[in-house]
Amino acid sequence: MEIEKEKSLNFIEQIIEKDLEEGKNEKRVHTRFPPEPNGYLHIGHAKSICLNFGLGKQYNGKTNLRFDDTNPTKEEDEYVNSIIEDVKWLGFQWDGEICFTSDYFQQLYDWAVQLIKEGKAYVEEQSAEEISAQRGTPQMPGTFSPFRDRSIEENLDLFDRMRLGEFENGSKVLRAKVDMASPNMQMRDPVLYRILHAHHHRTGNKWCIYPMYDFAHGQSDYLENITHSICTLEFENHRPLYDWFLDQLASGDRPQQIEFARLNLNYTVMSKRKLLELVEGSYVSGWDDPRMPTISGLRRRGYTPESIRNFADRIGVAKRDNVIEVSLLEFILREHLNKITDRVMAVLKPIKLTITNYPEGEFEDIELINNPEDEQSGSRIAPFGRNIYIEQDDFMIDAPKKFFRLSPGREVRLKGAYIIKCEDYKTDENGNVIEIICTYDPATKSGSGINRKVKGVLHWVSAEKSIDAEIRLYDRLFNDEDPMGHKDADFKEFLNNDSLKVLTNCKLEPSLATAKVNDKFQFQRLGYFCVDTDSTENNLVFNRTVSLRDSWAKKRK
RNA sequence: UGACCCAUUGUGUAAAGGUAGCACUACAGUUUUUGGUACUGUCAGUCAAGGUUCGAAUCCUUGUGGGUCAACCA
Repeated sequence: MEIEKEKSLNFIEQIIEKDLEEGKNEKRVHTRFPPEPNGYLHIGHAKSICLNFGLGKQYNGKTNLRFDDTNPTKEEDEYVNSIIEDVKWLGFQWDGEICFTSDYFQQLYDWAVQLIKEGKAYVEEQSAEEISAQRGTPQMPGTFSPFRDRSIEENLDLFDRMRLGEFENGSKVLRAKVDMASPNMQMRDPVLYRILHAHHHRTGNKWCIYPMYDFAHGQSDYLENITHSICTLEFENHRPLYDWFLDQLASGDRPQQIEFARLNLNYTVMSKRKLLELVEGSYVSGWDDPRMPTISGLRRRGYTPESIRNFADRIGVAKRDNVIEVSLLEFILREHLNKITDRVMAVLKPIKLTITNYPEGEFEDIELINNPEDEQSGSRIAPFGRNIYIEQDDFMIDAPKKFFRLSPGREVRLKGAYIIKCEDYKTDENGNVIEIICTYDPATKSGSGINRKVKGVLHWVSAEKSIDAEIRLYDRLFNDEDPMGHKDADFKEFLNNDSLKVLTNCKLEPSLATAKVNDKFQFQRLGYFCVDTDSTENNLVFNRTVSLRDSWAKKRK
């Protein structure tokens, strides 16, 4: 860690190091990750998680996990649990207990009362529409509410009765008296509290008034001794208000809000609302559908936490809007999977191949290296015999010169085994090839020292001893780089109809019989695959996490 | 039309007034019992115009382009 001291700092690290130099906050660094528990986390959240927890670790500081649960109508324990699981899975541990904004409801209420007593807040009785109309426009100053100059006593009484449940939803709100003429719309007497007769996932029915985000967030940061409150760019305009509340209510060290540009990825959508639409419309199987950009989706797809952390690290942090290419994510994924997964042989679209000069009913053990990238990984045995399966794509009747695979009269090596020559093939009545007839050269067994070069090396499995599996081939969910970027078209019009292909009767080498859910492999020459959560002992199911780079596929086009 | 923010190869991100670098992508090649990996190379950039300076991606001005803001959402 100390060695890579030369690494340049992003703008947040620069701010932190300057604060440290100046001795701010007793030289503490304390960040927080503050999701609202109203949905599942996605890879955009992962960027924020890695940023906040990363900074905490980097500066020997702390990082809190706080659920921003100020809106009981949208929030549920189900989401709390999934968020906790995702943060842990990504490899992070928060300091102290998990925090909830709802833990501070009493303090927030007391602060609101304090503002009223100081003449800085008032109870508003107009409708949302009227308030909105009076707020003016960015170009036009707003006008005062007729309730703005109520007496402190009346405000106190009304606010207390709001809390006691005397009023209906929407009938009253508490507003701060800030500046109706501010060019910043956030400052035009923002709402502090609204009435919501709703069950809260943690406080139950104790409260029927709930603080708004702006009144809760900065103060929660302050209460938790947060030093750097990092959020996304859309809160930039809220910062003056964030500071205004703290000016009124805080003393001593105060958190500072810093905004960064959220992550955008091409060929997907990232907003919770759109993802929900995909789930509810059954365009995907759920929040953890392997095509979803959710953490749970990526996990099921076969992504590793390391790869996601590494991705977050490499995309950097800045303030300009950005769209990251998925190819970078995939590169980083492959980079990790290449190092950690065993190579195995699986035939997705099998075709029979018979070696006529190999004795019938006989088998031999073929030793295969598990992972050439990892000497520790050792080797395993696969059975070889007269009848095997190879990939349909690896045979062509009239093959071009650059086709390094099997074709009548040509030779290839079977990975780890022998060189074979295609002597003939059989077709059905429609002309489809149904069997390939070959001979093998017994002198060419792998490791025998014979130095005969052939261009092609094919993967294969024993016909009799292979096992069956279902394999799900996933591709990008959208055909369009920016599904949301079309004014006249709904994003769902750009869904990729081929984003999932289910293959059954795939043939796997027998060593895979013991594979457990989540186990990851490289299927030689095909890609990286993992065992899906749907998999059972009698029905193995694999997901394709990502294909291998395929320069042959490119050449064919 | 107001306020705030942003602008560096196709993409992302560095260079804190002093050689525009790194990664991905694309393309070429070497190695290879994976058309994988690894390695090498090629293409390609400071939004524009002024100003300050010996010197500007960096500072200033103006313009242009993009983003955010007018929920009792966060």
